Amino acid sequence: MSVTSAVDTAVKSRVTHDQESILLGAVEVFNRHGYDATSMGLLAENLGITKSAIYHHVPSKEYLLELALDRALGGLEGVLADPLATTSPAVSRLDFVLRAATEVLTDRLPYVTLLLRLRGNTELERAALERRRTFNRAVAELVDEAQADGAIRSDVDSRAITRLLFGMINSVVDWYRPDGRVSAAKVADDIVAVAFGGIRN
Amino acid sequence: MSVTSAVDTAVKSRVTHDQESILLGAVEVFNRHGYDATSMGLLAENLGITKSAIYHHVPSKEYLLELALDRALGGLEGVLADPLATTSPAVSRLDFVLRAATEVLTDRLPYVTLLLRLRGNTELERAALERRRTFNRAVAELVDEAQADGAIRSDVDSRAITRLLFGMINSVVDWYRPDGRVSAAKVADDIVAVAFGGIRN
DNA sequence: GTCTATATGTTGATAGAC
DNA sequence: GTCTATCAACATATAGAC
Repeated sequence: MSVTSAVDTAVKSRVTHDQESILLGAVEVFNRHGYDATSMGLLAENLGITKSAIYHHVPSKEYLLELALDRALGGLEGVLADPLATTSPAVSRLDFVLRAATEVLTDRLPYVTLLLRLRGNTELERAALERRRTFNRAVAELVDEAQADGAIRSDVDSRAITRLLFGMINSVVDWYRPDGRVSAAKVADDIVAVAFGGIRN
Repeated sequence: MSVTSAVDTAVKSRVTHDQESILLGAVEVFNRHGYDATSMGLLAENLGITKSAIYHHVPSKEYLLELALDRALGGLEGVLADPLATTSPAVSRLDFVLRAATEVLTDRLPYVTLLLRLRGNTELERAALERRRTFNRAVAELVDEAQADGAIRSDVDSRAITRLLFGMINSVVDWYRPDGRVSAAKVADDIVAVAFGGIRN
């Protein structure tokens, strides 16, 4: 997005968009109002252009969702592709994956936020949720292996543990703000500390 | 809701609703499609009546949301009113509140699910989120006290701990199903076990 | 790259009959 | 307690001018 004015100062008078700036603004509004509740009119208002101008850059509202979800899922899938995610022992790989997944959430916050709030009511949403489930399953297998190694507790079902781990990690989108006092690295440290050690002294 | 037929058998031929059955059906559809994305037409279709019939029982779509949120928040606020939530030491009260909050989630699952997915875009939603925040703050104070007592770790900020605890508890609405293999009591046990002890052996 | 104008359908809600 | 019929507002998306 470029901002221009008569003498090219910081005065915001007119905006010109490309697909990237449309996407960025759209995802922000999607997250504030919910994807379904966001009308193209509201989106246009927030971008400072008309509805028609949006359709010059993207063919539909759903295409914007598709682009956003791809960024979120691409980030998560990238975690599993890292060499550190495939080097034993399992508990070390689990530690890495929890940290890396948390980093993806903080780095790509608006895109992952959108992903985590999907319902699965359209084909596109169902496909995205299936990719997310595949990622979750891979982590569940790590938990299983770590249990088999005796590295983590086995008195709680591996699926239950996986769900609670993601409960903590995914909650990041509900309270982390990139401009806040807490750094992204500290968030990952806290999550791993509480996940592995618990809160009891 | 009553189901009647010519000879009063189990054959479903015609449904008659009251406000309670409207609410129950509405919350189910709200959770499946999202509150905003649920039209009165879709709601009517799911209830087996027309839009107009719904308006005989409730004045608006938002009123249904209000009823639902009150049940969720009433349950959570009831947790803090319990004598066990006000008896020292802090770490015992925290244990109780985590269990009791989890029970509220499983007992009133559809209502709390709706609450946890709010955005805060209307006055009603903002009021509900404020009540939720008040509950969260009370738990954060318990965490603070337990840290002061030396009962739980102090190397992680009390607000961070509170957020992660709620991350685990609130994730329940994303995976717990009352008809499933896992009992509600087991869910609370697992959450408390992982929260206090962590997963590392 | 953005605009105005418009097509076509859906929305929440109401009036009044049975 | 439910229905049909209706409304004004708003939805996504397109056509064509600048």
